[in-house]
Amino acid sequence: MEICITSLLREKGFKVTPQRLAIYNMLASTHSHPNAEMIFNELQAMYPTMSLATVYKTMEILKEIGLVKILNAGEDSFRYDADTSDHPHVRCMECGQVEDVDNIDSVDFVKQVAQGTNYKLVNQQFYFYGICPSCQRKELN
Amino acid sequence: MEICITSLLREKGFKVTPQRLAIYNMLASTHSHPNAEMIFNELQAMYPTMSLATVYKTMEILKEIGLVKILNAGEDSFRYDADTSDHPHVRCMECGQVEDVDNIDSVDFVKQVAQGTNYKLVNQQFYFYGICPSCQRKELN
DNA sequence: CTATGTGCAAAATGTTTGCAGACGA
DNA sequence: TCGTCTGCAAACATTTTGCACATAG
Repeated sequence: MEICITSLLREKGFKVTPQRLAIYNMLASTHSHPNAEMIFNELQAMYPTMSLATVYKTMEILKEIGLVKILNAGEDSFRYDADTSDHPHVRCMECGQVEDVDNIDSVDFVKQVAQGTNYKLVNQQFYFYGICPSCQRKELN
Repeated sequence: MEICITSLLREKGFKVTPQRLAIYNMLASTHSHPNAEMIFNELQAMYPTMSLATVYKTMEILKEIGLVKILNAGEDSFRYDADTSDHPHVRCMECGQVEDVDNIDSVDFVKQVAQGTNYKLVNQQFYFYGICPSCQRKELN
């Protein structure tokens, strides 16, 4: 995996820097879909000179080489996901956490949309909104 | 339709103002999914004192009373849609326009997701990305 | 050695807020 | 008349940019 990002960066003419590796590894090791600030805060301890600008610039590159997806779950900030497979996300309207929805087969749905439009489709994003199990329990009180 | 927004506003304890009617009517009469600034610019001619802040405040209210949906198509700004039915949107990655995808049956897909998660789902948004017919033609040159 | 990358601060962008005067009910 | 609304300007949050210095290759 580290090999993957290293060679991918080199291949596309980008330099391999400790910051880029750290940012990607942090993202790849979580399912929390952090935004730039969360990533920045997390890396502060290990990389005290890390800057938010570097996080943003790195994400742009990682998106370009296909290693991350940028999520837009109706919030003020973008979130990032190292899982680039096509899967829906669900956000809790109470606590704001964003989770993956796995094992969903969207082929038929996508095909239906492809036929219903004259666009040359290349990508899609599905967002669901609701209340997570934990917040449902809290609401009972 | 005008009756609808008027009575809905009153019902929920909001006042009916020319600005609110103008903003809603403008949005209801287009399929372009404008953002706040587009709406503001459009209304400038008729309402020279209209302010951006009023557009934002009004959208918040219209969302609350269920007359508009707020779209998040991976851009820097939010777009607004007076068609509150559950339908996917497709954005052209070339020219940036956002269109409705009509006559799509998402029931099975949504049901699948509902079963695959423990959330109490209340809403969803589907975004597709691609190249619109007009931009496809341009690319041939 | 050279071109690219980093980190800081400043700028840009989109949205929200506070408040004085205006206005709907 | 009274409470809400408008419109302006200022505040705010997120993201982008410019540039001097650092560093990967």
